[in-house]
Amino acid sequence: MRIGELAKKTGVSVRSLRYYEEKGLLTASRQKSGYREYNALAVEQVDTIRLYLSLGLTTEQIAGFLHCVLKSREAFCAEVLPVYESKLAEIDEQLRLLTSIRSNLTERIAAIKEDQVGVERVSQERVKEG
Amino acid sequence: MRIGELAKKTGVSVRSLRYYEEKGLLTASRQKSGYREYNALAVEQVDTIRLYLSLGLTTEQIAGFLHCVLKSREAFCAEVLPVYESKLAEIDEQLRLLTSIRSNLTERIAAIKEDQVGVERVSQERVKEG
DNA sequence: GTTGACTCTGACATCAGCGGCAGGGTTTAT
DNA sequence: ATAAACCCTGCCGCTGATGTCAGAGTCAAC
Repeated sequence: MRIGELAKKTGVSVRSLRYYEEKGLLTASRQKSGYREYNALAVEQVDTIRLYLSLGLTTEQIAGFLHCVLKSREAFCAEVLPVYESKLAEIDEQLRLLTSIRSNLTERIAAIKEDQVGVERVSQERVKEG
Repeated sequence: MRIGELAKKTGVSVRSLRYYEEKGLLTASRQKSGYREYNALAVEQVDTIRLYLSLGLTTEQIAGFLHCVLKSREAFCAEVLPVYESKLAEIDEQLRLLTSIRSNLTERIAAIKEDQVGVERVSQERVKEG
């Protein structure tokens, strides 16, 4: 099949498919016209790529083990676990940072609301006094 | 003071100070040489900018209310709360996403380790059998 | 044989804060 | 007065997957 059909079957843009090829994740033979020619396996291969991308891995990381996992189970591919674990550490770091920012934000939001209530109270008192 | 001194006092790079000016966060008068001239208030102004940046706000968002908060309390600046709240929503969305990815990752890591243990067991059995 | 749909490569744009360089002027200390 | 240290503007780079456009070739249907 040609690239447009693969794009439709996978829901991935033509641009992205070409990008995956550029990054060594996807290969295609060529028709004599120069058009890329994919076999049926390409569909699940693209699905696999998307799965790894959805885990936040970079194309470079995926390229490091994709060849292996397309043929064996992940557990047999020594490159996978270290990548997963470094990604996990990275995510935990981001979670720590985001959580910290979140807590600062909620604190400040609460402080503003307190302050506004205080102001309203003063306004109310002024109304009563007036 | 000149930009280098402000940079030292705030711990912010000269490059960043110029960037803040470009984004309308920081203004400076000019000496006749063309050099930027800052007054003492600039130090806390930069600290304020850094504080907002550390909350994950963009220079554009900060520019929207900085002028006000430099003169009044945050609660008096109507622009602040909506920005905080939209940032909070954004962070919660990122937390959801990261948490979901994290759980997928740990699942896959566990599956790999299970699989490897299984393989080791088989190896062990082979050793025993052999 | 022509039109329209498809494909090709190459390259720039994005988001954002900042690093860093080039080529030039200014200030300051010796 | 000269070197060192400082400052100026302007511009490219970076991160990374993808959108998008241009200019050109290919293929299918009518």
